[in-house]
Amino acid sequence: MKPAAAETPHYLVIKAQIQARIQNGALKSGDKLPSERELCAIFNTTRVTIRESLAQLESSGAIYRAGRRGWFVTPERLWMDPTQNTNFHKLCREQGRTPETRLLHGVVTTVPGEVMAPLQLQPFDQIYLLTRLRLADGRAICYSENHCLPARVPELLNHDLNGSLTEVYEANYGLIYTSMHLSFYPTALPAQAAQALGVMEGRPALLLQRLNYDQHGRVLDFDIEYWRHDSLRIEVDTH
Amino acid sequence: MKPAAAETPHYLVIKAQIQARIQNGALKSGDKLPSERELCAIFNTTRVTIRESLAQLESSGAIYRAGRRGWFVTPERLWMDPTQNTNFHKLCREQGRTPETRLLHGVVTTVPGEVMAPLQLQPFDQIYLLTRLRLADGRAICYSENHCLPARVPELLNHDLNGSLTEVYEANYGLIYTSMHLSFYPTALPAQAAQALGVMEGRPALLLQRLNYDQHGRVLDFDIEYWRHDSLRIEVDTH
DNA sequence: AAGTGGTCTAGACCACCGT
DNA sequence: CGGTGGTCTAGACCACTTT
Repeated sequence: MKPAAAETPHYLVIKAQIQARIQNGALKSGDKLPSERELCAIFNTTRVTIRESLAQLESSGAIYRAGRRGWFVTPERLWMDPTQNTNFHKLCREQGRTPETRLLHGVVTTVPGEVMAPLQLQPFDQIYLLTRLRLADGRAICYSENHCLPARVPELLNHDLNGSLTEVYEANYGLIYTSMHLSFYPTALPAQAAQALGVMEGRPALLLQRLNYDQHGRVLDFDIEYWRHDSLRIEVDTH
Repeated sequence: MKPAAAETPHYLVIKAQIQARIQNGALKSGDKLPSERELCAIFNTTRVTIRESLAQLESSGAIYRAGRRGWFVTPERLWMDPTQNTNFHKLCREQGRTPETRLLHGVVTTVPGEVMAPLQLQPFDQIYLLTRLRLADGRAICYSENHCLPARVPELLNHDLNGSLTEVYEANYGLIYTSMHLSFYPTALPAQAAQALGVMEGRPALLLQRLNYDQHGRVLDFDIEYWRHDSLRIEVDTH
């Protein structure tokens, strides 16, 4: 009865079978998988084992969980050249997706420690902090914190911040994103980002930090973005 | 007895405590954690729970497992600007690490499907395929497959391929990496890469693909690199 | 031989979700 | 309220590594 022994672990067999059903189109983007208990019955095993298979498929980006509603097949990744395009809405539309940005909070606050050095500020200096959520086709895929300099963009909070910051900057302050320093690596979601994305704390994500400069070479703002690990592909061309 | 209820899950409490011991320096880079069964005793719980805590710490990159030898604190990430520096050995040394490259296989083979289009080849065309492993301070952190064009680099396999390909190209063929198209995203390790890295199949990784051009604007080669998700930070400057 | 992590069983109760 | 995933218990046997 026990599978035991030097064979392929049971959970890898199950994983491969589910994966095959996704690749051959039996399960399509956005489809819901059978419940964990149904999968237990189908594969004649326990939830611990099924969940190991599902966890690996989740790691690879093939499936994801939506709250406690079940497991779903992941839509195709958005792709982005962060050195070329910082406009999320434009990006989505070019790829046939419906974009949405939600401003979660917009406040004046003292600059957080990690942000102080890149923005060349002193302790207790004030900044604008915008917390925003990015969705594609109704699915939350990016949680971002924009740290903006009041010296560059006074009264920022009086504008509509549910769209492109790029456009607000240009239309109201004549400031244009001109160059940037990017840093990113895979990590786990902190509590706040996880909650906003409707994902469990500690799940893997792609952390992208961006220090932006304007057309005069001055520091403009500093963004911290947490992307779902399964939702983004980065493309860069060096020409 | 059951922790139950609307509190923070037990495994997050344990995770936080281990994390704290890493941050306050009680556990240092490279240190081994107590065994899972010891942790069970310390936190008075079962292995399933302990392993959930460890899995999350692994996701965040704080700890990693080395074969069946236990759990260890992850060394600091290497950082790289892939648009500037393609020389792994130089990179490592600049950051005070000891680099090593191991050629696993070097063969002539028919071009794989995914590689055909980027390299502008036809079915059944031949390429050189180099499979290599990159280590920093003795720890395997990158598994790479180089797909090279015999038309550009004839007799490639007769050279020493345990160092920098950049240097082999320049010294023997007068070819210089000039521009490239990069693509990368988080995914799971396929079996072959996992085995080479000494990691379990299906663990998260960063997939980096690179199409290189020479100084004449001709396609040079195509690299597929799987980096440990906890070992690399990418930095790009657009100036 | 002893210890480690890898895999698995067969249950349980909980909070949250949609109906 | 019934079903879902989230968390957890208390064990077990295995293969591999280290002593």
